[in-house]
Amino acid sequence: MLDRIADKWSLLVIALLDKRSLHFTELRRMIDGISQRMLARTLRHLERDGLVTRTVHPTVPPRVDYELTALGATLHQTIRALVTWTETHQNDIAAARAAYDMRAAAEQAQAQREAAERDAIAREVLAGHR
Amino acid sequence: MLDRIADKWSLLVIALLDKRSLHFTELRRMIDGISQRMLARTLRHLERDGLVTRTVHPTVPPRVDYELTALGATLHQTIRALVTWTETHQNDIAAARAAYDMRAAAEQAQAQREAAERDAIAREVLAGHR
DNA sequence: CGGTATCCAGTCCGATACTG
DNA sequence: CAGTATCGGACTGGATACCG
Repeated sequence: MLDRIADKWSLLVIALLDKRSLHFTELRRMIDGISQRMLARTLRHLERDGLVTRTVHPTVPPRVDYELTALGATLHQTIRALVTWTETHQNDIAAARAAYDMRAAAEQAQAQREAAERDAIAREVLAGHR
Repeated sequence: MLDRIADKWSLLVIALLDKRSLHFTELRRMIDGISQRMLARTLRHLERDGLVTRTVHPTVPPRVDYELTALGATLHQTIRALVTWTETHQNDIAAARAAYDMRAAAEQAQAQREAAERDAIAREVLAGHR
């Protein structure tokens, strides 16, 4: 349940559809990095969950409108808050990650120094036994 | 970025840690269905992103406290809204899914009937040629 | 345009075993 | 208690090809 809506692509699609209904290719262009397969999949899921409607216009070339349902619209407030949060705090997170990775690297280096030291001591002991 | 925090387990962990700091096993017990592996993974990610602090108490038996950082706390409002939304609308979604699956089954059945009819017609035509 | 079908590599994740 | 290591199966997701 949570994993369906708390999913990268679904969040983006819902955020985009709030302004107005969109066609398949419009969504595809607006969402950077999504594959045709994933967009189709995501839209089917959202449709199944009653969050978006899919209306086919039998014209040539064919057009399909995707639109938020009333239920989907209620989600938008929440989604928007989440997306906004990530946008405003992405610098903080990037900094935290950099700091964490520094610490991790330092600890690893320290552990290696200690291991080398233990190794040196062990060699000395062995030399003494000979 | 979004996928890290918009992830099932992360959301639940943050929601739980808002009340008070918790130990590893407390979280494990409170989050139904999470494996030891996923909890450890999730906590390390959250720690790396600066959302959670990890403090080790070198006692016997060892204890580790997990606590929301200030940054993590700012996320809680948003998370809470999302979790609440899923709780209040899970019935709507279940209904929508049931309806969708019914429609899909009906369409499939209809397609099969039509195929059978085409087949019957084709057989008649072939019989006429003989 | 708006998809579906298929294949395949990469990733996720649970189960299990082991450690300090 | 609080993890890490490893392994195998499920799932994800991209690339490609084809259809109405």
